[in-house]
Amino acid sequence: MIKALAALAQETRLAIFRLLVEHGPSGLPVGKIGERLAIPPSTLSFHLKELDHAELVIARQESRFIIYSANFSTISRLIGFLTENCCGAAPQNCVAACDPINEAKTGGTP
Amino acid sequence: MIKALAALAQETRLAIFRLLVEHGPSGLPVGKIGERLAIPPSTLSFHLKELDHAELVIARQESRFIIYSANFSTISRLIGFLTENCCGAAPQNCVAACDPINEAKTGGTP
DNA sequence: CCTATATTTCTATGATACTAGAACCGTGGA
DNA sequence: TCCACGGTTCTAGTATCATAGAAATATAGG
Repeated sequence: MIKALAALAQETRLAIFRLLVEHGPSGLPVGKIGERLAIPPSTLSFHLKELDHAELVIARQESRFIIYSANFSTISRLIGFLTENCCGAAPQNCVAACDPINEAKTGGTP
Repeated sequence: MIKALAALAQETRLAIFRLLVEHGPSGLPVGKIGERLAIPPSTLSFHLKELDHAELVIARQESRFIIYSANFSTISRLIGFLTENCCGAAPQNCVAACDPINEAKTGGTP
C-alpha cells in the first residue's frame, strides 16, 4: 500500500499514470508515453518498473510493442485504504466524490 | 497534492497520521505520539513538519504542549483527487467503499 | 542471417530523504 | 529569576531515489 502511495508521489510517475488512466484498458506502448511526456527511454523504463512493482500498471506484449495500462483494481484498493484508515469515524466526510452525478452539482460538502 | 501523497508514502509518517486519525480532532501532544510509536524527538519533529507542510495535520499550542490532529479536509481532497483523476471514465469502480454501511457486509466488489 | 526498431538493463552522477544526537528556545511553576 | 520539561532546529552521516547516456536484449521483417 505504501509502495502504491510512493509510486504516485512523484511528478513523472503520476503523469504517466494519469496518461494511462485516460487511455483506459487499451493502454499505450512505451514509445508513445515517452513521446507524449517527453521522457527519455531509460528514465521512462525506470518509472514504469516502479509503477509495475506497485501493481499500479499492467504490461502486455503486443507484437514488438509493450503496452502499459492502468491497473484500476489497485487504485481502487488504495482509495479504499485511505477512506477506511485515514478518515476516522466519519468516512462519509471524506468521500464527497462518492456520488458525483447527484452531489457534485448541488455542492454537497465543499 | 503530490506533497500529500509523498507525506503519506512513508511508513513512519503514515503511522503518525493513522494514530492522529484514531484520536480525531482532539489530537495528541508530540510527546504522546513519540511514546506510542517509539520515535526519538528530532525524528518525530522532522516528520511532523513534513505532514504539516502537506497540510495533513493541524498543530495547536495548549499550554506547554503542542497538540497535533489530523486534517480531514486534506485527506478528503486527496481521495477526491484520486477518484477523479485516476479512475478514468468509471469512478464508481474505484469507490467500492462509498456506501460502506450497505455494501461492506454483502461484499460488493472485493 | 542481418538489420531496424522497441524497450530494458547497466552504470554513473547528482539530488533528496531519513535518522538521530546535541544544542537551542519557549512556557509555566518554584 | 531560575529551573525543568516539551519541542524544535542544527548538523552530519547514511541511504534511497531520479536522471540519462551507453550497451544489451528481444522481436519482426527483408
